[in-house]
Amino acid sequence: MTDKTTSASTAPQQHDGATHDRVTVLLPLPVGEGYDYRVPADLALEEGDFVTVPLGRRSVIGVVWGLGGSSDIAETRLKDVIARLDAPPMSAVLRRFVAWVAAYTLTAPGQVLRMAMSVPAALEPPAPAIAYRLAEGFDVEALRPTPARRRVVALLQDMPPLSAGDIAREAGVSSGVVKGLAEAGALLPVQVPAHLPPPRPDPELVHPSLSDDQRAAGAALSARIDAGYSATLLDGVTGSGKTEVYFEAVATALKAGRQVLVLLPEIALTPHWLERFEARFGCRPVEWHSELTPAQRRDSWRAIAEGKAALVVGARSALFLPFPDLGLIVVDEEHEPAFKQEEGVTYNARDMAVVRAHLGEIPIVLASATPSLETVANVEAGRYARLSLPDRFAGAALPMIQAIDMRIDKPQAGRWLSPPLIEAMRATLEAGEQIVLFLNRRGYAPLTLCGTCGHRLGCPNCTAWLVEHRLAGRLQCHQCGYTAKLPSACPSCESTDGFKAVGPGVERIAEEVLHTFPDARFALIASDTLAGPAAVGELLRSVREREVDILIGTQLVAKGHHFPMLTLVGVIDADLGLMGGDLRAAERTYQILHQVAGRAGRAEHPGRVLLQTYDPDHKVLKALVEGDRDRFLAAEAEDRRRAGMPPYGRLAGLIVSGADQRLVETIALRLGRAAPREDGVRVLGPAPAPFAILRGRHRQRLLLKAAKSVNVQAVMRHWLAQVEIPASIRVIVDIDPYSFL
DNA sequence: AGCACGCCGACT
DNA sequence: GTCGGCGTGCTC
Repeated sequence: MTDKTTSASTAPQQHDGATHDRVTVLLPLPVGEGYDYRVPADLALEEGDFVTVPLGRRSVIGVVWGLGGSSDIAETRLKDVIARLDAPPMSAVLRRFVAWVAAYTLTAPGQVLRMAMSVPAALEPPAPAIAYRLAEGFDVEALRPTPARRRVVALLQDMPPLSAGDIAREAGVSSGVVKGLAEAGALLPVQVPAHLPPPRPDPELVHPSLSDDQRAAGAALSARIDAGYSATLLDGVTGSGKTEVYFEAVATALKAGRQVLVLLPEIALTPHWLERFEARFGCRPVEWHSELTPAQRRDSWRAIAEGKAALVVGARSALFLPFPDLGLIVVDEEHEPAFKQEEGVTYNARDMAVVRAHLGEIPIVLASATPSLETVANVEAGRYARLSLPDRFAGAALPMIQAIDMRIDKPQAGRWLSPPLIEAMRATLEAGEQIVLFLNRRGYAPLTLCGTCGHRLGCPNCTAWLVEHRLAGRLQCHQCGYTAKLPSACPSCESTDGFKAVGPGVERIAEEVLHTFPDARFALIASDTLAGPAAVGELLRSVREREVDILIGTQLVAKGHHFPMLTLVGVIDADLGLMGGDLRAAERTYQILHQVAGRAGRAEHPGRVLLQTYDPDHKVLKALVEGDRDRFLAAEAEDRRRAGMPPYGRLAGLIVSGADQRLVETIALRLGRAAPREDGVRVLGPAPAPFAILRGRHRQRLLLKAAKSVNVQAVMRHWLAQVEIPASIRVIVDIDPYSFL
């Protein structure tokens, strides 16, 4: 995508007679296609070099995007490149990838570049690390020997040099004590290596015992290493050992000396994956996710850029890391919507990973038990290969899945557990086995209303109800994070007779479980009840150690944890995800319920899954009960094909937002009137977006639906150029939207 | 993204 | 009378 049609063929003459070349520098800002700068005579620059350049009255770091310059800006307005940074240059593949993503998502290249330069500190020369050791022959007693000073001396007596911070922490003294001793000459500074490179995973450490299917699939993937671009769907039910299979390909790539990237949907929540990796390769992988400290981020980025990090496991942003020699990409749980980034640059990391593999001429593996329709369509069109792992490893039986028809087996009024589910729970508890109850709804109840006048408590900033979180004692908006105390009187009628909770959330289910099974030990797991990965890990441990009988949770319980004694899964509301008419509602519900069901009976104990539903004849429920995934996928694909929807048609969304409702509506209407009218293109809207007010901004939505053959980017570009957008209005383009919010 | 410039409210 | 709020616009 680097369309460098350089025109500046002759270098301009400076008054001193020196020749200065020009370069185009892309800056990590949403400003145009890059700015031209003059190159001082003593500076030699190549494409990809990181440079500092002046911009306005500050200086910023950018990347040399082209030699010779590309704009026709007046020579007098050009500024000089300040310096070239001593960091590995950005590879041609990564530069082409940045440009490709920018063009595809209709965002400024600089904004995409920013994702590839997320660690500015890694580009600066590494700060020399200083450690301190005890000065030899230094008489401590000559110095005023305070207790704190004695502790420091004692600590360093038989220790390698430590950093000032470590000394202060280990000796239990303030940093001032260390500083004082250093100034007095009692401690001598020594240079130590800034940071150690990450440990190298050992592909030969373990030779895992694999089934025939696994071995064959592993060998097939391994054969693709160093053999150019290929894309493969690794399709296997929960427990079939997908991870072990792609670990074989990882081992092969590592043996070939190449780097490997594994993308996971939510890296912070997968301690289990990290343990498996360590067991197979002997060390922790380099991690990349939002919870790293700045220092970790800097060290990892640098290690990756220098080729010293052999394997990186990360969330979607890891796709923009500066691997010099990437040899394999794995996208695990490829169907997960978490790969779609909705803020800033809207891109789908799974799709962009395929693009990066293509540009880098390397293999990519997409792994899932419930592949997305997009990926299945690519397999059927012959663009991706498929490797199937049909059986659960070690002979564990698939769980028996049954629907409970809630129209017949009604729960008591104000309760959510049906008699058959309660009965199954009782039997499971009596057998000493464990239960998961799944409800994808945080809080106590999704809606709270006044018992007197029926007034509904809504968010002041959004078109959304406030959700009561009884454990936290607050009302919460799940869209913008607004929280408030439950008011003592109704804001509408001022009655103080109290509020009524409508519908269930996980907290309410926990309350019912406590009431129905007062002796059972239960735990609640939701993103807002757990403080982070450590808390998740601790809870999982307590379930594994059987300190918990019933685990009640949202989506988090669906993730791949392995509990041998978990034999019953109850889905409180199997219909929940099917409301709202979203394009992917059926597919998504199938995937999530399949994944939750997979929690039951993974070891020698057979599992049972009960789905509470008011619509047991729905195609999703039938497919789950009958265990016929492929027929469901085929039927869903047929529906999409007939409707011209993805993956058989293309979509692009526009969200127009701003504080001024009238202006937002006016601009949205103008965009609607300017909508493209060519063949194979239809524009729906404008209409108020599903959350018509979000964080105080009014939102209108338009949706462009196009045939597969249409160049959506070109159509969108032309469309947007027709309408002038005031500065106070934001228009967000979402190519291949995932949710329609 | 910063950092300016610029035009309206409460304070040394 | 100024200090400062953040709307609008520019950066090779």
